[in-house]
Amino acid sequence: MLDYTALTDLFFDNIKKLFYPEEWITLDLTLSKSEIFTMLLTDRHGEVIMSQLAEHIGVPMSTATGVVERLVKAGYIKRERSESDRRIVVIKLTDNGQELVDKLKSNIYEYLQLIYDALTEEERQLLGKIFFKVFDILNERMIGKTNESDEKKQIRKIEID
Amino acid sequence: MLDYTALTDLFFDNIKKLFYPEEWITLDLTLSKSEIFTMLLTDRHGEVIMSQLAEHIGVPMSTATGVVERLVKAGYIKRERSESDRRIVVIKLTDNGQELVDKLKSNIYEYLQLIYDALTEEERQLLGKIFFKVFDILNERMIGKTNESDEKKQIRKIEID
DNA sequence: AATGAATATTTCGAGAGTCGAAGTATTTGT
DNA sequence: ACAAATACTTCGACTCTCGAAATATTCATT
Repeated sequence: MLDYTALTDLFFDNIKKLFYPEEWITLDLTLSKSEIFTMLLTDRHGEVIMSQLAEHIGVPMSTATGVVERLVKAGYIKRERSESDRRIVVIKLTDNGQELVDKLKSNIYEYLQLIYDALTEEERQLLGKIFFKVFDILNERMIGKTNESDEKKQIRKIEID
Repeated sequence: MLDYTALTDLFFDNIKKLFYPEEWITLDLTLSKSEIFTMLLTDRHGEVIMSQLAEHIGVPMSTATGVVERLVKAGYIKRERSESDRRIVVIKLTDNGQELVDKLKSNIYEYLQLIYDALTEEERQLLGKIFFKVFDILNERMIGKTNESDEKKQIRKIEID
């Protein structure tokens, strides 16, 4: 059985910090959460199209447009139309954007390294497992909220050839 | 040495979920982060004055006023002036507010219990240790950025049986 | 007891971020 | 060839946040 009181006290004393990831970053930089996610996603994939972006960062297309607009103005992202399908907009990092992401990442790495260094070998090995378990639970639990559309997709008509 | 690529991939694939705690909650309620913190803080202390609130949730007083204003309108919080010093405003939960916090808390407990149940005893012990180490690092790192009002970092032990 | 400084809070106006609905441009299907 | 589908943007409304100025009360000093 869990000691709820002590645990939630600890939880709420500290969780605040987790909820403002923008502030982890020691870089003097004011990007919103969506903007940070966009930069990291673009870095990871090299090229991203608007609908993928919206999907991955979990916002409607209209919001994604605004996010990218700001990043373009800030000079971190460039926006082009696809040659093969001119409806599609492809975004990439500019050199400045890449530089920023690299700094951002090394900042995060620094944290990870600090944590890593603070753990014993045994702890490191178990940490991975725990991570997965926790995220699995979060995933399962969030299906109820976010996957109404997925359910509809499943019920949807099936093409018969 | 850390495998940065694998680790950050895992990190960014999942961290998104952590950053939107509002959505953990299966209650069909739309409270902002500040509003949730305010409710929880008020629950914990019974009575809170505006300046304490602003301090604890990390916003200026003008923002705190707005947050409380919304919660009062929603019927979750009542606001009174202190008898001894009429400048001071004291906030408390209404019955509705208390009911909501109780639901909110049991919702969070459910998550904690799920995670707890998914772990072996050994992993539980380890998780506790890791938690403290991580928060220590976050604390140290954030001191430079935010005010040092974290006067006393009372590190408590979690009781588990 | 009077008054200026200090304290606690609110009001106001502006800015950032988000979103749904309607609009534009391009491609697909028949 | 042309209506439907797709990819995206624009627009207006709304929420949340914040700093500066305003208000109200108490404290300190004379």
